[in-house]
Amino acid sequence: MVRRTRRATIYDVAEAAGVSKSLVSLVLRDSPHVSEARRTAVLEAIERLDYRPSQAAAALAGGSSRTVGVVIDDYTNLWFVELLRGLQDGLTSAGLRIAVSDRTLNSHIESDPLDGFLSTRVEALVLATEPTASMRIPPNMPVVVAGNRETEIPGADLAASDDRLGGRLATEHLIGLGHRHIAHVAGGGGASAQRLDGYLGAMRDAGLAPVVVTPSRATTEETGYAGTMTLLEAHPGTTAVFASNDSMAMGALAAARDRGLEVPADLSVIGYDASPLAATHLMQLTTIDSLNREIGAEVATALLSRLTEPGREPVATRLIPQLVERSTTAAPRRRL
Amino acid sequence: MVRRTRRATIYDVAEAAGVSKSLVSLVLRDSPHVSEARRTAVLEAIERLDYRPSQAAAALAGGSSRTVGVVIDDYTNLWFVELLRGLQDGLTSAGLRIAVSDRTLNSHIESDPLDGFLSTRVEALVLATEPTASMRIPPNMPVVVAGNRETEIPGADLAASDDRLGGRLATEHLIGLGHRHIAHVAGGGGASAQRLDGYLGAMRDAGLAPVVVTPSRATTEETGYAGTMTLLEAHPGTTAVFASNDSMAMGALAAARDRGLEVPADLSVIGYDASPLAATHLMQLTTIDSLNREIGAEVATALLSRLTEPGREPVATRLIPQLVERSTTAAPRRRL
DNA sequence: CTGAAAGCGCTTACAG
DNA sequence: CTGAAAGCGCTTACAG
Repeated sequence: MVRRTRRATIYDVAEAAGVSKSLVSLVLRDSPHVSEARRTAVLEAIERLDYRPSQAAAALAGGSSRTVGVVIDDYTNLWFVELLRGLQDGLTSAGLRIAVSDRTLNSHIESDPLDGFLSTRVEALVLATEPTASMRIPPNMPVVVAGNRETEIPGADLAASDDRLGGRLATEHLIGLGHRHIAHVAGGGGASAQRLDGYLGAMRDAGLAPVVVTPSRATTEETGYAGTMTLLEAHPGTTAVFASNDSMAMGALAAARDRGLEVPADLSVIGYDASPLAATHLMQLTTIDSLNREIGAEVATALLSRLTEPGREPVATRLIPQLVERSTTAAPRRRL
Repeated sequence: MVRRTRRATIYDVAEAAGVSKSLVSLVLRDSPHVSEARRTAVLEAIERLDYRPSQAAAALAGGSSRTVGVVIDDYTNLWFVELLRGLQDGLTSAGLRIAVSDRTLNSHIESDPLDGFLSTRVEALVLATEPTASMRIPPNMPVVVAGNRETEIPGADLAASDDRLGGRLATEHLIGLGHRHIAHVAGGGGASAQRLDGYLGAMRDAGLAPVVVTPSRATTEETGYAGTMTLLEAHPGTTAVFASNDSMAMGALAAARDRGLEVPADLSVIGYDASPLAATHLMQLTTIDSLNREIGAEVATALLSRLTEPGREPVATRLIPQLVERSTTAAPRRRL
């Protein structure tokens, strides 16, 4: 018969170490007011009993879950990975842990994607997704938005890179190579809107005619493929395509191949995000690095400062994106 | 000044609804022993006060976190996404929630990747990663392993697809197309070992000479590229490559291109996993579907049955993988 | 620096 | 069907 062995509690540790329960609690929270001898005794007892503090009890008694909830779009869109990394680096030193919730995965279960987090009593929310009306954010809940979004959350901090500038960088890179017929395959959402804006600005400044297709709000390989096919059909003279993110650029690469165009000789392609995908041997994609890890670090900073000073004015941090030049862009084969 | 408004508790709800606290608790847990009138009153009060039960308090009082911990390798390797989906579908109806922990992300923080879960007092563990010695799994903790692994966990259930059969399927597909010089690019871990085994068996049965390269334990685009380059160098007569997963196959595609080989005319490539990557327009990769969503459902089933009957014998479920034929495999251009 | 007490917000028997 | 009581395992003041 399997008997569920009761896990050790703080009482067991105290008894084993020959101290009071409060002293164990102090050791757990790294209080300096504990003699070295007793600390050692407690630590030894913890090790020996394989004691792990109960998060539930600690949260309930301490009045704080020490957890921040991160809402991401979808596990498939990998931009969040580096963001999480930066966030975690910044938060763990403060003793905060991270809980991740993916909207698409939970969409059929909870009416409000925040329900779970609210029951957990998260200390703060990180929104790495487009905010929607179905998210009922409690008043006074600290919120940091990661990445540029269409909807603004009143009172929330923002950490993002400057997508307008990035869109300009991408476009000017192509212009600098000698391209004149540069098209943009756009998607939905705040980041895409700014990238489009940067593209339009750079084209205008260079006296070039913009060509934009927006196959869908989605920014997937599929929509990138569809958009680029439409584009090449309607504007066969196009020599360069700027796709709103790396996944779409992957589709653009496939469309070029299916139209019999060589990249970069016949068609240059540039993406956005500097995702792991862009770095593969198969793609070798020129892209714009949106510095997601650094954005994660900025989110952590904003979070910690807001937790200590709840009343301060919201701040918006914008990092400067960087061009990452690889093999999918080059001078156009022939001037048109 | 921002004042943290105290969240409503069960007491507030009871008072607002004009009932006792216990009655509220009963309503929350959907007890049938509650009159309709009172239930409605409670539900209304909950809505009005925007009450959310405290997970910490519920877990502490109830002696159960109602959470299962899922350990995955790495967010970048997307095979877990469908697994989670299947798992969640099976678990939420039982009132269990899922917490995900990614090993690489947490590796620099915790010595034991299970630490967080043990503090949360998860009811069970799902291991969607290769178990390691650093994971100290408490005795009597229900464990289900997802996918084939090198190391066996005594007493754990297993849900996986038959990777040996899948390796055979992939190889026999190539043999059936007329290939004779079929190489395998292998990786580390239990699944890869079985896929290799299936390849070796099929080659032996067909009287063909196996050629295996194992560039690394890692199964990434990078290692797939490196392994295929080595392979094509050493065995230029190779007409087909079976890569141990889709990421490696992506690298194989890049290697073929860099060696000036056309796929599938000069070189057929088959992957494994039927990941979203394989379905892209750019890759159109022939692959083996390992049915990850169904594996997730099987994991859920095993978990629920073990939770109700802790003493039962461990079971191993193996699903039958399926060939997904796309554009990267064809008959060899010329018989060698 | 250390110990006894109260309490966090629930659930769980246990009377009525 | 309903209400008062105990207790889950911690943290937090508060005396000593």
